[in-house]
Amino acid sequence: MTDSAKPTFLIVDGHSLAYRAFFALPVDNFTTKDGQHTNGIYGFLAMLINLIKAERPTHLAVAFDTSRQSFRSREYPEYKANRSETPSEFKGQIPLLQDCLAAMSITVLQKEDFEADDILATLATQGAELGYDVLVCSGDRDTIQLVNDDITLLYPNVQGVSQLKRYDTAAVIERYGVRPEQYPDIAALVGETSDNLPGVPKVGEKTAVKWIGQFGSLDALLENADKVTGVVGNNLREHIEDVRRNRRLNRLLRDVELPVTPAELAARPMDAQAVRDIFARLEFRTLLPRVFDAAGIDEATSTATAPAAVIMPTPAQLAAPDLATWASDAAGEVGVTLVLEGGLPRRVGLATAEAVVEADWTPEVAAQLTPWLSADSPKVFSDAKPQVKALRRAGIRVGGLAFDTSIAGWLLRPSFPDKTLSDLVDRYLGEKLPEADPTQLVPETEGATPGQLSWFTLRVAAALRAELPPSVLTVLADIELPTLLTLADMELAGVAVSHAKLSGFSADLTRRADAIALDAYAAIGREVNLGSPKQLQEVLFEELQLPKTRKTKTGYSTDAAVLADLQESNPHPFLDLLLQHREATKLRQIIESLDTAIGADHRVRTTYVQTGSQTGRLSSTDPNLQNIPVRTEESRRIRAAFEVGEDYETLLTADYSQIEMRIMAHLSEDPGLVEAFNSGEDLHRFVGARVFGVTPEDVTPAMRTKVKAMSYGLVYGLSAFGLSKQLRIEQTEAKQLMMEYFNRFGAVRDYLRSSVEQAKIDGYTETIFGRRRPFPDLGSPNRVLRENAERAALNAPIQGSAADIMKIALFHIHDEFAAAQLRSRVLMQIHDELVIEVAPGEWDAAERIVRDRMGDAASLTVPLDVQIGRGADWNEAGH
DNA sequence: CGCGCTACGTA
DNA sequence: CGTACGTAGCGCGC
Repeated sequence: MTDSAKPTFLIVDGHSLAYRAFFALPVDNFTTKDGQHTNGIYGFLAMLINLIKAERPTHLAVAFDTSRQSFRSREYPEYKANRSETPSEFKGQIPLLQDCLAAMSITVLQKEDFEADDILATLATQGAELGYDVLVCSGDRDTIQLVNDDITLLYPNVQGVSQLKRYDTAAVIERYGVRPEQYPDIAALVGETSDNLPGVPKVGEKTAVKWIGQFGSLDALLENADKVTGVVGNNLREHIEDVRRNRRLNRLLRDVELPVTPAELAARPMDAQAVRDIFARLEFRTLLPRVFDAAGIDEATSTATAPAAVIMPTPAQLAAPDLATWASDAAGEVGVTLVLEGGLPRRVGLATAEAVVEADWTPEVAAQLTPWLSADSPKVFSDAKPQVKALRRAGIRVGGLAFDTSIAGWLLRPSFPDKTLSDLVDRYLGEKLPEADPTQLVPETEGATPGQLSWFTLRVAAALRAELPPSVLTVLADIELPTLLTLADMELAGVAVSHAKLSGFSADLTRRADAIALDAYAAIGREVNLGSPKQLQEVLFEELQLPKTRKTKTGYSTDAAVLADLQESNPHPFLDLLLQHREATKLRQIIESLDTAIGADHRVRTTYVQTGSQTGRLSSTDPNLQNIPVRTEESRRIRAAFEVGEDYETLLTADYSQIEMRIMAHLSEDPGLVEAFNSGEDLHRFVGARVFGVTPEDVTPAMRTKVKAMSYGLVYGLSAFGLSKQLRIEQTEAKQLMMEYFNRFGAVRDYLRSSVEQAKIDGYTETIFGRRRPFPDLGSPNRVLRENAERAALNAPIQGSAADIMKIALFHIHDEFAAAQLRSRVLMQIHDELVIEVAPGEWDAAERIVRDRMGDAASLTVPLDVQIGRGADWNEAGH
């Protein structure tokens, strides 16, 4: 508790916090249209605004480092020398951040030769002497030493800068086991890798705390170093000078000469117009009302366009008939929220701009509300799929799905990881969604009620609509929302999986893996954990002295490609046994995870994550049914366990053949490639004939393999280097192959080049149907970042268009099955393949619908070819 | 117990 | 130095 009579003095380390924000926030979402990155600025300001609002400081300053050089690096040149170069994307943000602070009338302090922490220490000491309550906010652990009865540290936690932990003396003792002023003693012993200050080997926090406790102080410990026993004692004696140096360097200066005194840092009114100007330049929309709010400026009086303050309404609790009447009388869109429990509705809340209502979900409410829920009257949800599923379980089919904020948020910024209503309220309304603290038994803050959630949903939807380009709104309405309803049905249906087929196989594999492991141990003369890359490195590169392979972050790679290379150059029985062991255990893992996912009705239900990719694809989790093995004969036994369900006749699989190359042909309009697809000839044979200048009949399997790898590589932005590695050929040969390929299919290269160029200009790529993906890194000065972005940008329209086409085909099939009153149903989607369960007597009708709707999902300059298979299980049907 | 890393399954 | 995903086990540090 702060004494309200005392001034509160907030001192912030601008550099360390902005730097943390820089890494915490995805740069994709924080780039202006002229390419200026703003994630560090945004994150820092958002944190500062929250801090000002929460702490109401009367005095305020932000300190920055001036450069990497300081008196510390002069004393010890290695100081912080291990740090990688500060990214230029970050450096450029600091002056802009300082401009923002200037507009907000917040004093910025920096001083040549000193670090921001020294300024913090000096001001904190002066402030405490003046009797202020001092709050120091820094991400540097050295500032812990400043904490005392008058000075509190606010330290960001690992998640980023949004959560600050308060360290007063008691909190420091609890966390570190020593008093704040002793913390530098601990740090000196342990060392600080981020500052390149090595400590005593084998000494961690625990040992250091124990020693300080034993000897009373660091000085006493160092004087009595000979009394410390064991290896650590030796280490201490050997590194005693390091410890002394660390302690000298981690002491913060409290007497830096500064141009201002704490009293002169009293908070001043900000320049509202200057703030508006700089925020407009940085394209901070939601931050503006927040900063005005924190500063106590009534935005309505300062700008003509500011919205009036919105107060969260209190929902009316309605009885079932009134709720139904209210809903059917509502004009325009209604926000809908169903609170679920055990997959079924528990409460319902509805909202319009004018009113908010809610009720417990009772049989009566269900009955009364069903006509409206199924009708076309427009409804807006946040994350509709689970709610749609719950209603389906209750026998209700949702009609009029008009908007889903989660999907809209994803379409606008596919890279942004969180799409919860809370995130969206924060980002698009600049408000906080009230949330109950789940860690508290009796929460201090009440969570929003279902009606209030609907109210927020509706407002977020309006904000998102205003930002979504028309083409993306079309993707939402015409592709994503119908797909959502289809996915809900697919997830509910699940797929029948035979426990009997799996369990026998799993036992086989366990026995086999165990036997292989024994052979492998025999081959090297000892036991080793074959699942541990670390232990394998010891075996391969130290004991067996095999040549070092590709480097990884933690050592040398032991992946399958590397092991195959090693086997060729330095054959050893262990290598092959290891590969076999990996194969057997991997298969077993997949089988077991699948087996445990089988429900009481013998079916497995996945969850399709509609917002799970950056390109527009679906992803599948829990379990992932989109990576069931297929390549080896063995692994197909797993697919054979996916069976047609009871009361159904057969499985139907349908897949698009070479859909990505067809899209490439369409987008590039390459005459050769278009002809290839219209000729009916095998694609790779056709391309091989052109590239190698032979007739299609004379294309050898080796030639076909090469052009096939090339064709697919193109879609991913393959280089000559990558192609040579993939095909295990010389780079010169790979280059030659690429040359020949582009000689014959030049328009493909032209298209790929121009599409990346266009993306550089627009800042985003677009699929055939108008789905966008932003690419802020295309203009990055960092070559690795830029080239990664270029390859992803090259791939995105192709992979994304394929995803669009499959989604369209998927819901068309789903809807047409229903319209034709078939019981047959779609069960799975594996990117370019669908698995369908066909009811008795429906094969012909189902097959025709699938073929037609997949074939006409898009009209390209080349036909969409669909392969259909039939069988009692997925393996049979897949052939 | 959570997290980063490596490895590997799919399209 | 080929795109897009999810999962598992290991080993480390909390």
